[in-house]
Amino acid sequence: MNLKQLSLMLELSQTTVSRALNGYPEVSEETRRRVTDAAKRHGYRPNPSARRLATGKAGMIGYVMPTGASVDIDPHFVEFLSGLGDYARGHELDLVLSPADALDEETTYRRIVANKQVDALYISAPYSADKRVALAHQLGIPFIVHGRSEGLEFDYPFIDIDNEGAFHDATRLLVQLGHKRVALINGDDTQTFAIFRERGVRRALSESGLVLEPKNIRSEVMTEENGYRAARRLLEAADAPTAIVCSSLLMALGIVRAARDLNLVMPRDLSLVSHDDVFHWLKPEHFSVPLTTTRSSIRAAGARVAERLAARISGLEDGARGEIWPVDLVVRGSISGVR
Amino acid sequence: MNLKQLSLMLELSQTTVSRALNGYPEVSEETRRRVTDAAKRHGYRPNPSARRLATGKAGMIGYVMPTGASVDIDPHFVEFLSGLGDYARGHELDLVLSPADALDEETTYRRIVANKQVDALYISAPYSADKRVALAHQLGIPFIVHGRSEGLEFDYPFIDIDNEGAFHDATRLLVQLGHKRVALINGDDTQTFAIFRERGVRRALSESGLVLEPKNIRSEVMTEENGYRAARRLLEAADAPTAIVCSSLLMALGIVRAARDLNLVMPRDLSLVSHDDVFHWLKPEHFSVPLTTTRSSIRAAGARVAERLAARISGLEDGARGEIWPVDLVVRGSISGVR
DNA sequence: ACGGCATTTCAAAGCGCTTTGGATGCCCTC
DNA sequence: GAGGGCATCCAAAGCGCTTTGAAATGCCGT
Repeated sequence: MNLKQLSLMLELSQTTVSRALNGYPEVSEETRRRVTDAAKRHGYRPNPSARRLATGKAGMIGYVMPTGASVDIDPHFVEFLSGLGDYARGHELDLVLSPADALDEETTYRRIVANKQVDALYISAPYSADKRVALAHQLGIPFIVHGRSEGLEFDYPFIDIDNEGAFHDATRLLVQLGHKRVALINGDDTQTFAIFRERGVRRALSESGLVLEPKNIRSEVMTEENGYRAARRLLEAADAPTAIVCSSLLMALGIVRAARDLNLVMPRDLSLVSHDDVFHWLKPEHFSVPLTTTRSSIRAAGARVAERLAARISGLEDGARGEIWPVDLVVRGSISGVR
Repeated sequence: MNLKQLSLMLELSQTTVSRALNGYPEVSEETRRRVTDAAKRHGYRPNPSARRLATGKAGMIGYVMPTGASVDIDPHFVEFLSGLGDYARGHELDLVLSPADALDEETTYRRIVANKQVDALYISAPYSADKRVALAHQLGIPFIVHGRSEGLEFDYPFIDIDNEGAFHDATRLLVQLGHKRVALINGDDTQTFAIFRERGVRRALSESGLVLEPKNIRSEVMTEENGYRAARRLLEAADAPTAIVCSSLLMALGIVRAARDLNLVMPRDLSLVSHDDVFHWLKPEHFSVPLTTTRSSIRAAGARVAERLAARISGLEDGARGEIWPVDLVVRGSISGVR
């Protein structure tokens, strides 16, 4: 059943039927009702390919997925997908994933924009002066950044959490508990979220006349193994830190293992605060010593990104508004006053 | 730059240019070269929307993503995505994710097929007599199942690992080490992979005259927490098992925690074998007691699925061939002879 | 010199929708 | 009763590609 058949059936022109269905004002309410009724009754659905060709709109949002033999997709990404689903389900909004060589994402960005494959883009885990953000801006396609980039010459719409505030508050709490030697086990520090987190830790320390010593800061891809390695190195040093702040539960897993290997009892010998992105499959309250965390759901952010992207596509949103979400500090058993 | 402009420029008809570019035989080699040269030089790229409208082919593969407020996307999914990227990158093959209400995926399947949004589908984590598989088969769209369904009236193409063999071999090893009371902590047992694994354990036990007692089998969504709960329940029972086989590293995490809470030393008091899907962020060799595992990379399977899907789209593959991949049994420190 | 047969090229008709630029009819005003 | 304004509706022209059916071209044998 296509438009032509439907219009023939209704003895109306395709124009009128199309307009009736798309809510244009220049069609009487009565015909509109006739049309929508008939459309529903016959299960008419406009062919998206035809519509796309005519309008240039794709009705989909895009994500360029960096891949490569030595590139692993972050498990945090599924949380984003869950969130996207929370919004997109019921809105018939699809996401097209375009795998790209991590070393040359630009080609893929250009391709999907030139091809009009998607109406808007989602960009995640930005770097400083992120090229993808600059490119999307330049190409003029609507987009939303999940996270923030710094050092760009223009404003852009984003959703981010208050990483600096979260890590500041966590560190301040540790300092208030008497910790002088606080270490940070961070994620990849070319990404802005890690930069902000480091900034937060530094600020909290300096507010009490303390410093984050270079040897007390580690940054690596957020895996269990890297958490373990970093913690071993920190904790075996001469002036080992008495408290660690880390960027992911995955790393926390490794840190706990390292502490155990070194016969350190938490929180007596080591206090630990981790950031928690809210995974359903690994929860901070279920660590052998329940973890104090800075908590912010990626899933919730994903839903919001989808919502704003949809708003941008339909023209309900424009401009470069950035949202910064506050982060909860959830205190559990993994921290205590310094001995 | 579109076809019309290009053909004008070359003083050829659109027909000829189109044919030259698409490798039809009825165009002389010389003109073909002229055309492809000019196309490259001017960066001509056929508009996919137009092509899609004309041919009905989308050039994309699809995945209907079950979502819902209480539905969490499995972190295993990112491994699949990495694998997909391994193949799709460089082939300009995109994946469209269509979020669907987990309780009504059929509507979404029908929509994306009716709309010709994708040329082929990927179906994962099938159930017995899986409705999605039946539906895809009935709708006549090419698809590949990652995993297997049972009790369907027809054959279909799939890629699966030898779950039964893997768990059989793991269990047999434990039995050979003297274990009589072996327990299984499985994933959701409405999914076929879990059914096969249980079958493998049972078969190995019965080969030695042993049985898998009902109280020694647990099946839940594969999370740390569920692993912990299941292990607690098993290990606190009267005739506690001396060995456990489990379906995921995530659950193994919880099992190890439970053992520790109960002051059981591994492998002295408890042997553990886990299935390992090969995550880069959590590795069995980096557990405090390195885990013996049945190992099979989801990522590799993802790449293969993408490859076969592409082959089906271009007509290079058809029929209902199923691939069953062998699984490695990797022995590490978490198992030992029974005391 | 001419018909027959490949080979190569083309004009035009879709694919199914949106949208431009009128028509048409009706009511109201002066 | 002419003219303007408004509400409805329509024919037809795209959007950029593929593909059908036919035409032009060149070559061969007779």
